[in-house]
Formats: sequence, structure tokens, C-alpha cells
Amino acid sequence: MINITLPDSSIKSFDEYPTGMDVALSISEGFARNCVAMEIDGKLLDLNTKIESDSSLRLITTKDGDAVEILRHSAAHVMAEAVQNLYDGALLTIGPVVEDGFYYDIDMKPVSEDQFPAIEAEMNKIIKAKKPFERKVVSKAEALEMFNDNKYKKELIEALEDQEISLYQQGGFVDLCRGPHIPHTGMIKGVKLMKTSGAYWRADQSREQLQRLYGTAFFDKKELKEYLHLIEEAKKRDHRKVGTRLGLFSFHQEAPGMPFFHAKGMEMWNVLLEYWRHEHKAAGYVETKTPVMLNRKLWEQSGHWENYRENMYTSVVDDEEYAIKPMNCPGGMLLYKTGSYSYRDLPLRAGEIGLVHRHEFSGALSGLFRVRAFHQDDAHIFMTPDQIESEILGVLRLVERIYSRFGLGFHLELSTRPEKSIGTDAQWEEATNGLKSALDTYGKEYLINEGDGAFYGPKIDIHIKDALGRTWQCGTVQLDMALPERFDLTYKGADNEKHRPIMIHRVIYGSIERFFGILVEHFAGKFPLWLAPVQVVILPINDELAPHAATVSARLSEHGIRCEVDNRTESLKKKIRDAQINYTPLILTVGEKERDSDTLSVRTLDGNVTMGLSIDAFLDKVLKNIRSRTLEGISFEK
RNA sequence: GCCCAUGUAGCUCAGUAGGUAGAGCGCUUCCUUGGUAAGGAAGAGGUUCACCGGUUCGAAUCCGGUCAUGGGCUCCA
Repeated sequence: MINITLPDSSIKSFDEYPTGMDVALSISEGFARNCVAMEIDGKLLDLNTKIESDSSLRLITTKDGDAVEILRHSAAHVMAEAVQNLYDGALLTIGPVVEDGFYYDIDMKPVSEDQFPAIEAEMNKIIKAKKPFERKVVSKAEALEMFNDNKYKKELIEALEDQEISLYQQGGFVDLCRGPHIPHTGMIKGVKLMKTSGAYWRADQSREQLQRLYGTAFFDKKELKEYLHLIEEAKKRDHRKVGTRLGLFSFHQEAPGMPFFHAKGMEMWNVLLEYWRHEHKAAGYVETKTPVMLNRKLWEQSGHWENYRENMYTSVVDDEEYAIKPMNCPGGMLLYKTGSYSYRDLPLRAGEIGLVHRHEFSGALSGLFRVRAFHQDDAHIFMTPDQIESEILGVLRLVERIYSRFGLGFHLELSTRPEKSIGTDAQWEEATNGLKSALDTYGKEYLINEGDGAFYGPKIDIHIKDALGRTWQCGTVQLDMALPERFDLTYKGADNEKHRPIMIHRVIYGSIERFFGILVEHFAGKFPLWLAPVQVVILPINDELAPHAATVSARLSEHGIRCEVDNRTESLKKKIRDAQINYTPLILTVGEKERDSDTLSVRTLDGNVTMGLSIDAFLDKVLKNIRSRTLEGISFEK
């Protein structure tokens, strides 16, 4: 007899070895219909696997978070079969699940999106046929024989350590796979191909170029619809579109990857930095500035020449080689060395809005999100070893404070030593442990990315989450025990001996350009009042009111309010519409009534209108809102 | 850098048997002098279709190259 313990601790007994499906059916038929796989002792298995010993079992239903990954993996097999049916000679390689779907890399002729409908139709045929997924186990030799005509699969099989290799079959299609899979193809209710691209076999540029087909799948057509809607929504918010329309920035062929900020974009830029300076001053930072171009010798000393050279722009001046800085730290080192420090001077927190250039691959450039020239809201914190934890905590708290100002959530990831790196094992260990203990004290959960650190130290990356739930890496906190060594930085300890300070590099906005782009998409161009490039637009109801509009404008400008007057000979309706579609937070219409009574008529972006508001009352509310840098809109009532 | 796609007026885009460029928005002028999401009319605007070269009697349309942009690979703030 087999006893199966369910998650609620109840036990079901079976006379014969039951499959997961049998267990599910013993609960109810409806429940069983929604089961996709099972977990025994932490291992995911197919539902039709026989359970041959007493076990604790968790049935995975379509509602569970991990179910959709199993589904997508199965969908990848279906796509692979469809492609094989349609294109002779297509060789399958690998087809994993990724964040929002799956892909399959296939050695075949380039595929374009107009071939998608045909592939999707073929996939839907397979889905409709409700083909069961069947697991087969064969020996390595048999597997090699079976995939004799596919060099990629053979390479994969040869690399496997197990002598037993599992295969999955749906109908006549067999693929090498660890599994598990959903019971049958019919459970895939919503499937769609998303895009194609080239990809190298094993991500190696020197090897075969494959076609990567991306798709996504859901248990429910409605979920697919919602997902597609989200993508549409994201497209509408695309900062490149919105930023162009609102006149914030532009790009030009003459400087690929290097944004031009227009007057309105600069208004926002300055507001962002003003806020940044406000918070950093309060957190005990000073602000510094170092040159953009520095001698090659400095980069050799810092290790950048050796580790980062392919990304650096260089120039020869007076027979000396210079490099344009890709990072601010070496300049910061020189700055530190101009002084002499006591342990009492530490921690020293030196901020710098530094303009850096990095020669990214031309194909990697993308709007403000990936550029070649950008400003980092950098800071270097020099400290004693026993200040590591409290300083990192301080940075994390500052990060939280600043992001929440924009309504952005975030999560943390710790990256450890990469292959290409400088410094000793002991230094890396001490640094990594320092970050870990700070993270533990901070208390928020974090992921670990092994081998993803910077070449000079481990780091904590901070990924923000925007209004659409998308995540972006912005902030990073990097501990560096190598540069202070290379530049022989010291401070005088209480023991009157020289000691080596430890250094943190950190950014919060990260790249100001990218953060700017994220904000455009996060707010979809409808910025909160304190950030809006134009806060108030004033609409005279006819030409005779133009002088009065100018008077009002001057009064608001006196208080630092960013305002414009729309004096075009257009109808009031038209001007209102234009102000609305430009997302101007406050629209003032002025006519005789307002002029004669010295009042204002205010329209907010939500379309609410308040008439007969005194200018003082308006100023009071607006200035309070701006100064508090709130995300809240204003509502006016008399 | 690699693969695929795209590149026409300030913006969005049409021009798909190769015969010497169109629309809407925006802009200018005039009329309208308006009360809360598009009033009306006229006009200017492309050194001719990203750039260079080729095929052709003739190219925005075909071919090659370059550059840029977009989606990926890779990398990363």
C-alpha cells in the first residue's frame, strides 16, 4: 500500500502505485483537470509518473506560479514540432522558458514575422489534437543514435553526465528534454509567437547563427489578451515616442547613442538633480567634480586599461594618450589623495554627477535606456572597515527614500566575483561578506547572481519596478577593496598608524538619462506637478486678454512656477485640447471675469474645472504641492 | 560587432507592375474674438525620397555598399 501525504497533511492510501493523476482524481475530477504536474520531495515530475513509495506530494495546478513555466516549456515543444512540420531541414537546438514566455533556437533559414500566422496555425492544430506528452528514458547511446542527424542535440547529449536520458514525445514528435510537461497539448489555451532574432549557438559569436523564435503561452486566453494589452500599453508609453512628442529630448545621427536634451527636458533634468542634491546633502554627502578626460597612466593604475579598454574612447593630445572616462572612480581617487585623513574624517561621502562615455555595441543602443554618453549620480564613500555595514545600510535607506518619492518599488540582487577581476581572494571574501551582512540587517529579501560582480568588487544591484510592473536595474552599490590599494589611499587610525580605507561606489538614479526615460514611461508622460516640464499653461479666451495672461504668467513665474501662455489665434476648445494632450497639469483660462475680479479658472488634467479661485489661494495650494514633491494631484475647491 | 527589419515634409504615414512626389497633424497669413478636449479659408515647406555607387532612355521604387533607427544576440548604468 502506498500512502500519499498531501500539503494539508491529510493522507491518501492506494493499493497500487498511483500516478499523480490518480491522486488528483481521488480528490475530484474538476481538480484533476486543472493539474499540470506534481512535486515530490522538491522534484517536479509529470502527472503520469507512477509513485512507488510513500511520499509527500504537492499537485501543481494551473493557478500555481510554477505551472505557467511548465506550460511554456511544453509550448516550446509544440512550436518546435510546428516548425519542423513546416520547414524541411530545420534543426532544433535548445528551447528554454524565459521571463514572459519561451524561445527555441533553431538552425534554419531566417524567419520573418509574416511567417508567424502559418506557424501559429500549425501549433494550434497540434494543440487541438490534445496530444499527450509522454516521457521516455533511453540510454545515452540510443539517444545519440536517435538524434544522429542533429549535431546540436548530439552535442547536448554528449555533454550530459547521466547515462539515462529522458525524451518527451507528443504524437510523432520527440525531443530531448528534462521535463516535466503538462499532461497534453490541449492545455495550452492562449499561445502567440512574439518575435524572432538571430542568436549564436551556445552564445558564441564564432559558432553557428541560429534563428531564435520567441513565443508566449497561457492557460487562459484572457491572460494572453491581458499580456498583449500590457505590451500595447508599454508601446504607448515608450519614452522615445512620448519624449519626442513632448519635446524633451532627441537623438541625431551625428552622435549615435548620445542624447540631446531640449529646454523642457532640461527643466525636468534640473528638478531631478535639485531633488538629488537635497537628499544627499541631508544624508551627509559633499559634491565634487572630476575631469572627463584623463591620462592613460591613470587608467593603467586603476585597472580599467586592462579590464575595460574595449569600451573606452581614447585620444592623443600632445603625444600623450588620454581616455574619456567610462567611470568616475579613478578621478575620485586623485581627489581623495589631495588630502590627509584621520579616522575621525571618515566616512567621507563624496558625490559626483559625472559624465561618462562607454563605447557600447552599435546594436545595443536603445533610446535613453542604453546610450554611449550618460551622467551617473555617482558617489564614493571612503570608510574604515567597521563602517561597512552602516554605510551600506545608509545607502540602501537613501535608495528607498528616493525611489519611493517617484512611486517606484524595488528589489535587490547581490553579485559576486566574476572571472575577470582584480584583487585577492581574501579581499573578495571580506567585501562580499560585508555586503551580505548589510543586506541581512536591512531585512529585505535579495537574489544572488554568482559571478556577476564588477571586476573590482562585489555589488548590490537595485532593480526598480515601474507602473507597468516592469523592472529596470538602476542603482548599484559596489564595494571596492582594490582601488584604495592600487592608489595607496590611507587614513590615520586612532593608533596613529596608516590604514587602508575601504571604498563604496554607488549610484541611485544610475544613469540619469536612463532614469529619466524610465520616469517618462512610468508616468506615461503625465508627470506629477513638481516634475512636469510645464506646470501651468495660461489660455486667454481672446486676444484682448493677452496682456492679462502675461501678467498672471509673470506672477506665477516669480514663484518659480514653470508656465507658458498660449496666445495662438485658436479657439479656446482647441487650446484646452492641446494643453490636455501635452499633459500640462494645470490649465488656467483667463477672461474678463477673471481679470476684473483678479481670480483664476483652473482646469486639472482629470478635466475638473474650478472657477473664481483667488490667485493667492491658487499659489498657496500649488506651491505647497510642488514643495512637498508629492505624487498627489491637486484638487481645487473654493 | 553579429542576425533580421526599417529609413519619404518638423511629426505620423501613403506612394506594392521603375516614368521625374502625396495626406493628416504642425507651421505662416487672413477671417472668426471664443468660456472648458479639434471654428473656417488660403499658403509655405521635400536642395526629390538617409548617404554613396550601380543597372536603366528613365529609380523613392531594382542591385551593392555606408550610416542611422527598431527588435534580438552580447554587454551593462
